[in-house]
Amino acid sequence: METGSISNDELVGGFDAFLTIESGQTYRWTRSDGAIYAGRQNPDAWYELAIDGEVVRARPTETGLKWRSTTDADPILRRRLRLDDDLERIVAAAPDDPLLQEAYAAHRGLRLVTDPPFGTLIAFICSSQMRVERIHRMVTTLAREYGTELEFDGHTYYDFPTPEQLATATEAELRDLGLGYRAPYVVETARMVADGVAHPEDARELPYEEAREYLTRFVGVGDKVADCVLLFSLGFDEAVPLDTWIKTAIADYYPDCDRGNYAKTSRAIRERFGGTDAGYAQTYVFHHLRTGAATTEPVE
DNA sequence: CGCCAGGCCTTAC
DNA sequence: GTAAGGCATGGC
Repeated sequence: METGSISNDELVGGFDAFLTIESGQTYRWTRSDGAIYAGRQNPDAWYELAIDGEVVRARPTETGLKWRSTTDADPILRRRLRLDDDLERIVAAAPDDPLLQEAYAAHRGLRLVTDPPFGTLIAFICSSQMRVERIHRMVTTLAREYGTELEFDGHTYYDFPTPEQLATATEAELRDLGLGYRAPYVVETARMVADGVAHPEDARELPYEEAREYLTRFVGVGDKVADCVLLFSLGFDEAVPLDTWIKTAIADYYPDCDRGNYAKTSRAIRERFGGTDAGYAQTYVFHHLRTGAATTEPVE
């Protein structure tokens, strides 16, 4: 076992584990008190992640982040929670927009995440018409039923299944596990990746809009889910997933950005949110609206 | 009971 | 290319 810590002093712009992990971007983490996504913090709870055959437990402290792990967790935490992002620069460069500025000010320390592409693809296929707590439950269930079991500190953890592991599932099994109509989508997509038909990783080398188009070849993946995979796992910080909350934001605050279809509206709101870091802006606005924290008046 | 949740698929035009 | 309807499940 290894232990270590990461000091707040090194993290430009700060870091908030609760906001970053529990803002609906990543569904891979669990919390030692079992109360993740319940909307409240617990300074005594550890965030736990099973990934790439390793287990990482991390807990925020007054001076930063303390961790215990099966391996050196420093590079894992820095990559997965984007601790080396210059958040101060990103916030400072954000457009002078009332709702966006309010969101950035209200949730300081919220960072984007970088999750593994296959797991992110499956998680957001599951996300269709589903609340974040239940997406987390589905992902956790898939890990428990099909993922590799890992032991650490006397506890059992489950890595998210590989495409090959998940491809052994049947639609009936996944329906029994509560995935509903998403069950065949998950099975078919897992088989596509396991069989080498396509891999979400292949989208990484493409220009943004071509990458989004590429990902929609997977079953259960439309423009919105594709944008989530690009933003939360493939490093496309310009991606702005148009989900129900962002569509509400467009209707209430940016009506001129509604261009009638996904591709054109996406371009307009991406431009409004500052272009290259528009995905960061999207995640703050999403969280701001979803938690009911917004006080900015709608336009007109 | 009805409504909604980080939508997508099929079908019809 | 766009529009309408169906789809599982659980919490309120």
